[in-house]
Amino acid sequence: MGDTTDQLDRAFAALADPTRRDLVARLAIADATVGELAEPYEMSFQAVSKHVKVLEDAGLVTRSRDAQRRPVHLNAEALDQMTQWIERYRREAEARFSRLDALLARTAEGDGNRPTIKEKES
Amino acid sequence: MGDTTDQLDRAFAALADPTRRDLVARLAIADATVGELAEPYEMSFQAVSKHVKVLEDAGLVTRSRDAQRRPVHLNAEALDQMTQWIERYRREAEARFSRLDALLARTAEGDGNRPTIKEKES
DNA sequence: GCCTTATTCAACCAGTGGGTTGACAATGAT
DNA sequence: ATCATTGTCAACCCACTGGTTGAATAAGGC
Repeated sequence: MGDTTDQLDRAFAALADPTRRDLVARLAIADATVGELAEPYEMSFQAVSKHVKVLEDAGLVTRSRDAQRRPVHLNAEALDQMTQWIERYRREAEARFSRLDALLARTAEGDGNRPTIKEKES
Repeated sequence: MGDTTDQLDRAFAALADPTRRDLVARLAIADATVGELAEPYEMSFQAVSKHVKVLEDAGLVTRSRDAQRRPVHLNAEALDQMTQWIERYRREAEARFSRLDALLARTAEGDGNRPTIKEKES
């Protein structure tokens, strides 16, 4: 359990940084080396290297070796796991709201107070 | 622009904490007060209050007032914005992989080296 | 072997984050 | 008015993070 938790911790934390989100956005288009990734930013090359490491530790990217280069590759599966988590609760919440809306609509219509309502809430 | 960025920063950072993800999971089922939310955890009441504030600043929850209580309500829209962001790039990446897979499959089939291939990569 | 390219590691600094405890504020009940 | 309930604010501690610079490693080119 701690395993999955840690992974989600790291994944969400990784995407909490705008630079790293930008890296992900660019890696969605094409794999790239750290050097290529670092080029557009003001910050030092090493800083970007660190950012990439954070993404890697979060499982969001993987790396292979090609001579001196270590091309960075986006891991779509990790992104999928994140949406899985979010969507589960979003759907739960929305389902609940819809039910509530329906309830309120029925009550407001004036033909309310039917005893069919048994959504215990306390 | 900084606006949306900040919001995503905060939202992802908020969900990077396991306690806060648990809060979200519970709020998906039902609204709750800070007191109710704090009850199951070992940590102090104030710590949970802080966590809720982080979720609120991230736009993930909203709060109303009911006498002394300030019930916390999950904001499904904020969750949706997060999935929007993630899914955009996941889809881009996956589309690219599919294209690449198809390319490799064609090449491997032996009827390869058709000049239709012009995915310049260098 | 020596030089270049690409990348990481190590040490450091300032800022932030999660936790604590203790005091304060807001609202309702008596 | 006083008390109880519910929650926030403030100050503090320690760990972690994002950034820096400088040195080290890894792999190829000559």
